[in-house]
Amino acid sequence: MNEQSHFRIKCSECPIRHRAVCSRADDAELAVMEGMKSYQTYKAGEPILRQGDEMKFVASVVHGVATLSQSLEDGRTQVVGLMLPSDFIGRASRAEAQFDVAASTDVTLCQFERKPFAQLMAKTPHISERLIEITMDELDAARDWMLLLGRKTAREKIATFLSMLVVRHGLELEDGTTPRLALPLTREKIANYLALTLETVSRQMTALQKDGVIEFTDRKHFNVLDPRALQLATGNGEED
Amino acid sequence: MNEQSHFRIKCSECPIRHRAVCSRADDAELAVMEGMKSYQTYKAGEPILRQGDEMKFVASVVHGVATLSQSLEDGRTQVVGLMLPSDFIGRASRAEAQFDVAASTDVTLCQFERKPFAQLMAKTPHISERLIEITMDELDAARDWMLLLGRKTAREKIATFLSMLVVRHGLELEDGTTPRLALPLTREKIANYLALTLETVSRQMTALQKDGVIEFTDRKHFNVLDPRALQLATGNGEED
DNA sequence: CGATACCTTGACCACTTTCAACGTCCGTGG
DNA sequence: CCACGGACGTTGAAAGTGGTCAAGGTATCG
Repeated sequence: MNEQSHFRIKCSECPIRHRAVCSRADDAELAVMEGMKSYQTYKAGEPILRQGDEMKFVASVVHGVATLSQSLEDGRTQVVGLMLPSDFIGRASRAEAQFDVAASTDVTLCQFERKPFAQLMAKTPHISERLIEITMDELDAARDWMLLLGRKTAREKIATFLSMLVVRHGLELEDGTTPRLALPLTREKIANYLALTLETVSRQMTALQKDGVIEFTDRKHFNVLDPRALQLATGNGEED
Repeated sequence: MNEQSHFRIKCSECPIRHRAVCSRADDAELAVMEGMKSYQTYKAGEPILRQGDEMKFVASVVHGVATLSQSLEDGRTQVVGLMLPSDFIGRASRAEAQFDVAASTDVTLCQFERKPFAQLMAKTPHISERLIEITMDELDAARDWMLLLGRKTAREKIATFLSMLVVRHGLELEDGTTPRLALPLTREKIANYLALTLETVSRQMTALQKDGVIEFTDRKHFNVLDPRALQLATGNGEED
């Protein structure tokens, strides 16, 4: 199922060195973490954890995208978090997974056994301080998302989602249009993230294209033709 | 506007002593916090912070209920968090309020100046460890709420809300029915919490009463006549 | 006793979902 | 190399849920 990855990155050369839970660790602390960590990789689509599973590890996402999701018994599901590189999965003080976690793209995790990590945290304020910030950032993001889920229309949700992709890639050009962007998820996954159906996602994307706001080059790639119109369509107002 | 409260509680006698951010502090640490804290009270309905305000303080809720909320420019509003006693407001590392905070009932906060608190945290793992737990609990709660906002029907939302009130008060009786419970919020506030309109809140409560699940004694008080039916109406399945 | 805020109910409407059919892309194996 | 199959995506028509607008009812506090 899950294949143990064979590469080991040195912490000092790790792509998330400056943002992850270890970002404030000094050389001595880093050496300790270096000795505790292990890597694990998951293929796109693979489950990483199911709600209720025992968690022996906590982990940082090194690369790839994982989703946290939750379901009702009849199958309705809601994505409740996107885990991007440097995000942190699990809690030192709890052994049970609260959500389903799945690899959305190929994912590499940097894992630490839970109990040794808890001990390390107790001795290393640099780590717990950074973990507080990471967790509070996720909490703020979750609360922003609640406004979208509760109060935005389908068109606003789609525009917000596309706008996020633009911002995330930092690709706004002076002259207006943006370079071609990739949609990293299927229509169904976008629907589960935005609390829509896949049909509505499809229709609203088509509508934004008809209105000249965006343009699809193929199913997975689009250009923003009118960034200002896209921003207005998010419902957030002129600036954000 | 905000009146400085005149009472001072000793930390050792504080009602949230065992759950708040200070819960793991030892006597020496508590003595330091005792010297840093101040109390502030707010009347029901009063604003505590507006999004974008400068925050000089972080604070624990001592008693009362505060709401975090967020709005779109056209006035649509979503409550994104209920702050109950022992919950923590603000971040040591950020000066700007991310959300509107308002007192829902009369509220007392135990406040600490931000910068001294940040320094204290750096020196006191007991505090930062507990803050991580509090923050992660809120994150889990926010994610649970996302499932409700995104995927539950109006009836399920109302049933979930009423069910929460039952659980929170720990009042389930063996024989089925429960003692009279108070609705702590107006229909409008409930609507902003559940992402509905106040009319829909009213209609769904009436519907649950017609179906014999609950019974209103007056506008602010109800009995649960059929706890099992209420549980089923939440959409969470038989057990939860 | 009147003013005001809160709540209920009805009629109508809009938006999103549901259900269904069809289209497109892509990898696998004949 | 092409054909097939399966996953993914689009579009249409109909239905249903919740929202909007409007009117009237009820509680509470001067």
